[in-house]
Amino acid sequence: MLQLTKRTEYGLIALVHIAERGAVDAGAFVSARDICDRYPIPRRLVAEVLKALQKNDLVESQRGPTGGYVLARSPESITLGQIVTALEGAPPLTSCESPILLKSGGCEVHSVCPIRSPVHRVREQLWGLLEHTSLRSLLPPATQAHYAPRAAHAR
Amino acid sequence: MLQLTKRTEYGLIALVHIAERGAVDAGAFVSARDICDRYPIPRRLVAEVLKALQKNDLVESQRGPTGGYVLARSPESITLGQIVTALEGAPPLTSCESPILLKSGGCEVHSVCPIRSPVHRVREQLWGLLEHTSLRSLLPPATQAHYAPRAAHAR
DNA sequence: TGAATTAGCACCAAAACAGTGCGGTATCGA
DNA sequence: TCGATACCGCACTGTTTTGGTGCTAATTCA
Repeated sequence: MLQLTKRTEYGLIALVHIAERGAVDAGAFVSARDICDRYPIPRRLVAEVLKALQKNDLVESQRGPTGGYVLARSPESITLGQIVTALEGAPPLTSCESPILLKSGGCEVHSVCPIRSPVHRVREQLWGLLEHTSLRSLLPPATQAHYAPRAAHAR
Repeated sequence: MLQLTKRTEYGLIALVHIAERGAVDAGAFVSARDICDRYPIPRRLVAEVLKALQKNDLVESQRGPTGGYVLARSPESITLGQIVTALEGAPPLTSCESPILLKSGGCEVHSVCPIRSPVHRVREQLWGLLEHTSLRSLLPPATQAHYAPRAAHAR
């Protein structure tokens, strides 16, 4: 399906929320509880998603009371592509394109597959789109202004 | 998952094959057997996929011996977006965007969802990409030349 | 008539996804 | 020091989607 998973969706909500808080309270950690108090998302899921984002260096975490998460980098430098990759992996558009072709079947058409290279082109364009969409561009205007693109708000 | 289904993949292979045959034998019907003789695709699946494409007016079908499928329109006027829509529906990028919000849960975040409209923008871009990719552009160069864009090969 | 083909129905197995339980570990504040 | 609060990690379950199959009917050509 050409659709983002719920995990990615939750990740986006969380990241936007963290960015918003960060704009007000620079350096403050946002806990998972904060997020699911505001949005009806299972706490467990948020934790799981944030963990994945942390492992991909998109957020930093801090334990203990007053702990939580902060953006590891400026919203300008975090892309939608990175977020999707962190939460879903970087799946090929079709099975033809899988790097490990024959894992569970894979593309048996391989050498005679007529759509491999054209679809590859489309895939490149699609990921280009995701790579050129920054987290900043997903923020509400007010917050967006706070993270001025040139202000080098690298945290 | 941000990935096309196997059905769509098979559909693309089938359409490309039909277009290639059509370039040689204009007006000849291509049977499902022809397709899965050439590519290792379950015959049943091809039939199912082609049926869906037929219902969406992308191919025309003919029963009986010498029967099969032909493109209903010129490859130039068939877009990747139409193919995906025919085989997978037109799924929203995130559940927030579902027209029928609360079908099976849907987006409970609704009014407070901070990512709905920005994600909607991204979705528009993505589908724009698919809508601007024609079947013709997916064909091998030789066949592509046969379906010259201006030649009004509308069959 | 008979063979070849699409059409339509329901059905099954495997995989991915969404969500949960439980216990462990780090950290801050009193 | 103690306890509350928060993240961490593993495994597990139920549901949905996906991929694939069986069988039969309807259509068409030789």
